[in-house]
Amino acid sequence: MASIKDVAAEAGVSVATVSRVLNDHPSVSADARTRVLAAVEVLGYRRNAVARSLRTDQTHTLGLVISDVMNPYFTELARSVEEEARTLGYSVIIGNADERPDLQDHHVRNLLDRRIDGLLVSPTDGGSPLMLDAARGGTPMVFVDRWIPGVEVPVVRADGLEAVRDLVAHLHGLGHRRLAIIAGPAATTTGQERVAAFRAALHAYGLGLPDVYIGQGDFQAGSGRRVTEGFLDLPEPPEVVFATDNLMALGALDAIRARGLRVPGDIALAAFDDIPWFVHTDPPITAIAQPTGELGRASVRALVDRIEGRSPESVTLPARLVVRRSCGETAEPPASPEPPPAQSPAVRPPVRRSQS
Amino acid sequence: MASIKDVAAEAGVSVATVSRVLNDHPSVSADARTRVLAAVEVLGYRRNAVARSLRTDQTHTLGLVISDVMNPYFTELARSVEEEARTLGYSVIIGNADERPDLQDHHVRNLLDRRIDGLLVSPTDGGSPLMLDAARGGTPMVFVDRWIPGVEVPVVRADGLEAVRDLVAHLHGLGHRRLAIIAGPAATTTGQERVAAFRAALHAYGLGLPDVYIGQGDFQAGSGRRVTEGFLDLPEPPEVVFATDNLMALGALDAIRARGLRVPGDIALAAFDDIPWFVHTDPPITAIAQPTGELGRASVRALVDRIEGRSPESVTLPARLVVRRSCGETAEPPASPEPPPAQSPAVRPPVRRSQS
DNA sequence: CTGAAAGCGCTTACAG
DNA sequence: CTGAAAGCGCTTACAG
Repeated sequence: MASIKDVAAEAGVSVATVSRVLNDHPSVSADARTRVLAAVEVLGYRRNAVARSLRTDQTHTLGLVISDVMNPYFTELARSVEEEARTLGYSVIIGNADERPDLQDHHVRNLLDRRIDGLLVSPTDGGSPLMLDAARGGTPMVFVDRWIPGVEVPVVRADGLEAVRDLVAHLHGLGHRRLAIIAGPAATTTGQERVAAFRAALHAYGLGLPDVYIGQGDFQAGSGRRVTEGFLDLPEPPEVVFATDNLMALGALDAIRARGLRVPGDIALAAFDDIPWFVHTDPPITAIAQPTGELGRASVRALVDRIEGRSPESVTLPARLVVRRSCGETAEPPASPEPPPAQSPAVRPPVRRSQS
Repeated sequence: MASIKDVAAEAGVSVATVSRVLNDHPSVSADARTRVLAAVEVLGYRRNAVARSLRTDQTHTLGLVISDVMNPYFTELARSVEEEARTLGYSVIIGNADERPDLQDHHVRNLLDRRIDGLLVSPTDGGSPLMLDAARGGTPMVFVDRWIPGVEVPVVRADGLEAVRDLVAHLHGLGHRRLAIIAGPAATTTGQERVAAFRAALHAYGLGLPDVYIGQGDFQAGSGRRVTEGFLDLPEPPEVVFATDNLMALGALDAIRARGLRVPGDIALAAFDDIPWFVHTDPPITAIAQPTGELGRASVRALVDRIEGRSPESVTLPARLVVRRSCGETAEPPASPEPPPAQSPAVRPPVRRSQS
């Protein structure tokens, strides 16, 4: 592969001059410029980004470590991150932790070794030593969706408190009184928060959240299945299962279906995270929708701010309840026919900002 | 960030020695080794992969350019690619083309500039000049899923011919005679092949595939919706719609639902690509399943073979029909309750190999 | 077993 | 406007 030297030779100039035209440096004669450009063309020269990075000490690359790519929520997050990064002139390398702390560390290590300019992470756990080091050490970092308390890193996330309250109001209005939850890992902030929000909302209706109605999941389908089976085996099974992510809701649906039971007739189901498929499941699933695309974009903006020396802000966006039919029929007229869900441009909700 | 020089100083040896212990070179004294390791520990040294790549001319990185990450089929493909790459000691950088040739070129260019060791691509079109250059030029390359005819590059893909035949037999057995298809872009091999396979299978039953029953899609949900609306507006609408990917099937479902029609009562629906959600749609969707995980793994193996100087083979794996209820009820007893679909380990079908 | 030195492909003061 | 030269952080013959 042709190097800058070859181009210089071909154009009859020094490598410095070639470098200057490649970098749009102003002080280059028109003549030199055209000769260099011609040489580049002839040789099919492509600048070596590795060498350039070594010299300039920047890779124009962002690392994104997410907990599970197969989760449609994170897939969409990753997509919007890449999109925004691209418009700002960065590439992104995605590391999929698969909800495994060891894999998460593997990716953080790998990304750090590659000298990415900044790291976006949705932590799988409370923070390994490596992660903590990275956060305190120089690497610009921003948390998306989940975060690690006590670390001085901006956080971009959705607040589901109100939406969960709306959900519980909806369920209570439908006459449900025994509500159960499939929780995410306690080591994750979203795992804890969603249970806390649910408990608080129930409390407002004078309802409790007994331990047997809290199932420990891991944000993956299999755990949703297992937990739901446990619920169904209870002497007094819950009337509603609230899965705190979409994959566990899928698992719950599997378990319910395997027992030959019907949603919502035999048991109601709601989920955190809305995805296009929820419109078409049997029945369509009531879910709490996050402004996913906007979260991705905001987190990139915050990270690039940090990288380029501006001071980034934490951002909190509201989630909202989307009522469908999986919790029972409401007296109200069914919501007007849902607009085509897939690929619809993200609605941008009002943004609440808070200093990190 | 500490460099190799700092480590050398701290350990009281030369950088050459540090490099040797870092690379597990045999001729290093035990004493030097322990001193270096201690220094590494003290300084929190992390080897600079950028510098190393420049020197060794290898990045241990694979590029993967796929047509659409949001498509669950490609998400799973990407996941299995990363997994296999990791076990072989490579990282992967994913470029999402979003079915746009210009974006595809952007990513290929970016990946080439970063001097990835090899490129895995599922082309969005017939091949831009850049892509063709890359293929002919030195960069080790392998096509997955889709490929570009006439280019000397190994291909790893699934063959859906038999499965499509099975699908048509199934539909015919159910009494359907007017069958329509939502095609993918003609510039993609999968776009063409699936239509050809469908036409051939219909022919075997003495059925034709009139032009009005061929809708031009682009593998995205929106086009599935539009095409299906067109079908429904026909004086004689088809009895079956076969969407040649899962996203267009989602779109078709949207369109049918918006008209207040039912599947399969009013119109039957089948899809290429099986995904966990198809078990839970209303109704569950009959689909052709690809051995996605195995495709991802096989393509990485082929690419790494090529990179490391072995000669890779093209691989063709069979797809298979999964009958559910979206085309009508069969006389046969309903298939035994489907096993939990999500995360189930990939079944490894017999592999048919053919020389590239 | 060890170190001095060259070199990977760039960028960028510095001098002219 | 231009070029010679240093240097980014590594690896690796080469000599000892």
